[in-house]
Amino acid sequence: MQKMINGRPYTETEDGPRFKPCAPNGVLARLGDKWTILVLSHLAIAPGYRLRFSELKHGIEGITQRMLTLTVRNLERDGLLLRHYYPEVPPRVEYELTEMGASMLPALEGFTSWIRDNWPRIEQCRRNYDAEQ
Amino acid sequence: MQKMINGRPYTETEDGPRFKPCAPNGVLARLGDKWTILVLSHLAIAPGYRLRFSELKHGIEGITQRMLTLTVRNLERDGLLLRHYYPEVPPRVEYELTEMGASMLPALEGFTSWIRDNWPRIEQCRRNYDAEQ
DNA sequence: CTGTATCCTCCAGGATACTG
DNA sequence: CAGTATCCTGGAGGATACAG
Repeated sequence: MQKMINGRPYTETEDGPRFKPCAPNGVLARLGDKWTILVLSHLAIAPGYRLRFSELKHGIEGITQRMLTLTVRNLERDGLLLRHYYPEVPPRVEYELTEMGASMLPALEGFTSWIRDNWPRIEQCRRNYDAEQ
Repeated sequence: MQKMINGRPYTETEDGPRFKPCAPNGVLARLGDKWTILVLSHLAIAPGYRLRFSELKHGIEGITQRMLTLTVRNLERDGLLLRHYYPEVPPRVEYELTEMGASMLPALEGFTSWIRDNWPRIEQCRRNYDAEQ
């Protein structure tokens, strides 16, 4: 069995433990990018976990067509949402959270509550730190 | 009370809910950067939650002096770790997780277990998607 | 040993125009 | 409507040299 620390796999080396960068870093980096969480959040509260491209674009302030396209493509590639294309005129495209996609945000719940609890303190620490420089 | 969906604050607008980008995005972006989680992980398993600069640098493969310095500075600024400077020759600096810092990784546990459970499926989805292009 | 200071490269992400 | 195609800019992050 793979050795684990705080849910992170690692291997022992003569220089100590070496954490594997693969899964957690990659997923967190994706979630931490500028638009992914916003797209997931909007779909998570939509009826049927479904929204049209234009609804997403309209609902997310500041996102460009290009970035929305890239963001949903990545999520589709990861199997977190499905793309439904209706070849009408004008065309209609709906994005739908998969079961896996829908389960992701709730899995973050423990962490988001940690953030909620600690955010004021973090901000205070930043102010203190900046004031000393 | 602030309205919440999946732990994320938002406000209603005439275009639907508008999520606040503040806390979750910022913290996740920080965690998702290239080195932060590795630094936290190493400190989390160190005796006394403490390591010297050189121990961190040696323990994290590929990190440069510059990036390690920047990473620990950011964590110190957020109050997640403390910097202990010993003005000897040669100088010695130890970084120590604060209580808040130590509580962060365990708070991620629910999510890391989600990743563990779903990672194989995500990788499979990526292969399928790429094969179709 | 623990940092700065510089310089450089690459790419995420924005602006804009065009298309089926 | 839902995308591509281009071009552009800022900043993350690496390489290297130097300093206290």
